[in-house]
Amino acid sequence: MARIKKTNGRRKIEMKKISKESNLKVTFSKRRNGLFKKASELCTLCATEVALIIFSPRQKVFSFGHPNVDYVVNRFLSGAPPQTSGYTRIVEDFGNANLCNLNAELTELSELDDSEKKRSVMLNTLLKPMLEQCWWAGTMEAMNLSQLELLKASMEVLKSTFPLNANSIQFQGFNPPQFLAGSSSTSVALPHQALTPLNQPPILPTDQIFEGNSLMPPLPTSQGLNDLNGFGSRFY
Amino acid sequence: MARIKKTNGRRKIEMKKISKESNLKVTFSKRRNGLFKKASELCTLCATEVALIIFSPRQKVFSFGHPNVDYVVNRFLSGAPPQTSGYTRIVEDFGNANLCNLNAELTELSELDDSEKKRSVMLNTLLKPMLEQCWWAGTMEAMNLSQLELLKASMEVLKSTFPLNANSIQFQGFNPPQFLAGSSSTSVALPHQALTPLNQPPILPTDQIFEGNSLMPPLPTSQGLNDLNGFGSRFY
DNA sequence: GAGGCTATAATTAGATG
DNA sequence: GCATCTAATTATAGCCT
Repeated sequence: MARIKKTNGRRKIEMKKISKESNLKVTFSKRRNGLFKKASELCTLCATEVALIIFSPRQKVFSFGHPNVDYVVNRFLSGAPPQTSGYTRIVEDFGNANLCNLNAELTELSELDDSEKKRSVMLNTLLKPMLEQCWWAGTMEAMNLSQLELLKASMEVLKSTFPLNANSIQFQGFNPPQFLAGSSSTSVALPHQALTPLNQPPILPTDQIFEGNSLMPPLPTSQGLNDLNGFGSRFY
Repeated sequence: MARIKKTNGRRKIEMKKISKESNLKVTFSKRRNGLFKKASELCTLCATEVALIIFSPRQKVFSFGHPNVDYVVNRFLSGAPPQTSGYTRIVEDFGNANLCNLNAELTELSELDDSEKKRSVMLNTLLKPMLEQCWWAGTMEAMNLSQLELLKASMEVLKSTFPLNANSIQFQGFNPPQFLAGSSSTSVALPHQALTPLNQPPILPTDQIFEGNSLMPPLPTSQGLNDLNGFGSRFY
């Protein structure tokens, strides 16, 4: 009844270029992912800003950045502190949806008299859990067009509400007093292509570029959208 | 004769910012080194070019690059995709929070007659990038109460739209998310500028900067990244 | 290729010098 | 801080599907 040994398990390998093409590809993929994960964790655990750029032998680009690659790279190149962009706009309409329900919850919150406390409650009790669970990610694949449109519209609203680079962050309590540290999120890499765009905060992995990080939940699985290549994610 | 247990050994920790300053420092140091080592190994094993930049909470910079950071960064920056792709266009609109333009985009999308295709485009072109970048995650800490309320409201709207698994999502076991694919040449990391700290990738020497690592095999040579961005293929 | 599956190699949290 | 040590937790090499 000895269990049958199915595999040899992990084997030690020489620290030199892998000669077998197939093995190299697999290893590259696995280790690349592992590296992004580690970078992401470092951002999360230590509130650091990180940029990781990888060019595959085939010249494909994979990147990860928190809050985003460009931000970190620019800081690196210029040595200058992050700039503050202060455009904060508030959107007036949410594209209709059920604000009523929300209002009720907001009312509850408004009862708290300490503004900072409300903020804290809001962040920890409501938003954080949502982001952590990233429920939407799990439903992405199941959404139909109209839902996607709604989601997209909502995202737009949210985005317009928060300027990309918030620099006013303050770490709760500890942490160096003086400057604003960067933001605290992370981002994941995305396929490069997609990269360009802007930079942004956090998190997801993707096919190629990875900016920010943290937030994303793992990708659902691929399925139909392979196109998108699963961007996994994790969050928090 | 039982051996005396000297320590508890490694303990699992929550994936969130480490609150205890002393622990955070130690963890930052250890993981930073671990990350550099992993990056270095990736370069060696897979002949890839890598750049890794880390800003500590105190704004110290640590970097690693193979063949060197600037080289990789420049390739990355110059390889930015043109801003004419549909993807970029949309992202830009998004960044500007210009809902009007977005509506136009949606209109365009609605012209597609294949519903599944529209869904795919929507998901890949609009939502995926957003989620990947997850800009909001990066600004969470910087948000003020009103912003949080707005965000929360938006999230609620979204959530009410997709009741399905709002709560059922679970990370399939793993949570990390990140990355994407890539492949290519190698590079080594270096410790960066003047930053004091230094750490190095295992093998690397260096005083401050670390270029190429010793481990690293010689650089492959430059490559030309043919436009890596051709995102044409993937995102239309 | 993308995932799964071991069994084993590595990394590292916490405690100590 | 940095170097060790121990005991767990993770990351993965080689195989399969």
